[in-house]
Amino acid sequence: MSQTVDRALSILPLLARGPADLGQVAGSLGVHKSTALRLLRTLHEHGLVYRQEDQRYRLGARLFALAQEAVESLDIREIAHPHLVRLNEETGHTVHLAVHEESEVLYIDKVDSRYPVRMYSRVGRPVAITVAAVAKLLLADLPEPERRALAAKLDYPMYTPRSVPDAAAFLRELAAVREQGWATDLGGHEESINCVAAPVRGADGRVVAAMSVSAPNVVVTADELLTLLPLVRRTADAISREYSGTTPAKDTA
Amino acid sequence: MSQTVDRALSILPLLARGPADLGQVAGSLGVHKSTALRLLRTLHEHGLVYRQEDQRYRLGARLFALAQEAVESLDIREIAHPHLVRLNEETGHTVHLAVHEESEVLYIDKVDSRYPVRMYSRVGRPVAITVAAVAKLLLADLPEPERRALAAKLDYPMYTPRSVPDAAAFLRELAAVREQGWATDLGGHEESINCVAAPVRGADGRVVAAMSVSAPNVVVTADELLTLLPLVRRTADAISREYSGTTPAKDTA
DNA sequence: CCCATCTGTTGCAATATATGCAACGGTCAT
DNA sequence: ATGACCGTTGCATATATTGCAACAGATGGG
Repeated sequence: MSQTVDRALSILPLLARGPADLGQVAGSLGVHKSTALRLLRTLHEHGLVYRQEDQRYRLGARLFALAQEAVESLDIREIAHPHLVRLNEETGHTVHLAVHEESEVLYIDKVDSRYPVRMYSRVGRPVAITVAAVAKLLLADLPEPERRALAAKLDYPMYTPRSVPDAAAFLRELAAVREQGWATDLGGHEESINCVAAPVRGADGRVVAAMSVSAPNVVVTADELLTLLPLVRRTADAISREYSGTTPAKDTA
Repeated sequence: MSQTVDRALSILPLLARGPADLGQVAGSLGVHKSTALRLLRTLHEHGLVYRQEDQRYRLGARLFALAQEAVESLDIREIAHPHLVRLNEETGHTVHLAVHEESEVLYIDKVDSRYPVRMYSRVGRPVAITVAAVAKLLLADLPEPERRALAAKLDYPMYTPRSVPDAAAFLRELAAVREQGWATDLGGHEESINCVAAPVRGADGRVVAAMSVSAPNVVVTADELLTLLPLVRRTADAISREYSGTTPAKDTA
């Protein structure tokens, strides 16, 4: 909507893939070098872009700081964190908290397994939206039309043979999840990893976040993991209660 | 340098302090509501800003993704990480990796203590630059004039009675650190926490990062922590060698 | 050693682009 | 029902952005 800002912001994802020099930036934007220079300077002043010694540009420090502040101002996260820690202590497995935003689902908190098994996930990273248990819960709660629209425009990568294959299957799965009030991912993202998840609800009953417990087959079987379901649900409910109760509407400014 | 972009980017730190509605944003920028609207829309299209259900704006998801990609594209971090993990396993203490950028020093990686003691630090967060051991190492390596200029414009908050009080003391400390090739922070940031740090150097000998081991008094005394110095230095040197050796200059594009 | 080349930088004129205004539409509370 | 409030849109104006061309500094080859 604003050409100048649009161009400037297009630089960021470009630099996210690695440092680039002025010419490359100008080329990618399809603008004159001098224009790119001025945009980069403005980004630089705001700390979003950093100029390394070889004159090339890379993403800057303020970006981290902003992301930090943003994630910390999500109050669900603060409320939920101690519960995640406790669940992790009780089960020993990796615990995730995720929210839905726009057409993505992303992890906003994580407590790592005590077992020396690494899962590839990271706070701030988008979730495999078509298969993750937390994603199913968050999307299942969307109003019907939105759900259909979103399901239609998603890609359905077959991470494993058990991945959800297409929009129709996904919508069926969401309907089932919506009914039962919890969700699983049994090897749909990574062959040997299973998850069980439960929703966190706001005062109005809408799903505001979802939490999951994940563990690889080598540690516990899917059936064993499912025995944790009541505990996961109780934890999610505890978070829901606390979140609904407090909700301090900060309106100072 | 570019007014439009400048205004648009000024919105980000504003929203970092919590959600705001259109009027508040326009007010803070000193522009007409319609102008603010269009800027916000552009930010929104790029995913940097998210509009929550109550119509207010908050920082958006792509910001996390960008910060992630940025931090992951730092190859020092990738090389160093396994070394940090090992050092953590050997000592049991919290291990940090930090780099210098612009007039900040920031943590780019961290492996938490196995002891149940929490330190307040976070990947991406700026370091207490006047007292942290890693900061001393990174700044000590700057060319003389830059070092003086930076020291002069810093603030010297007295976190504790042992904090570095002013620019003169700081420069003396940096000179000492430069000589000895390692640094400490003995209760200069938090009364009961000590750190020892060692530099990671590039092929040209310049300090490109610094790593530290931190532990509270209640776990080990400062003297005991200092006995780890040789181990910390060996680890840092190992990272330096690996970093200097490989340095894959990616020039594909 | 000098010249050619490449990248980043600045001043300037032209015009495309962002801006503020005013009017509209929706929502909520009175 | 009515008024106030907030977000939204079209439009004319003028301002801020753009590309150009010329410059500067570094790099490398002849």
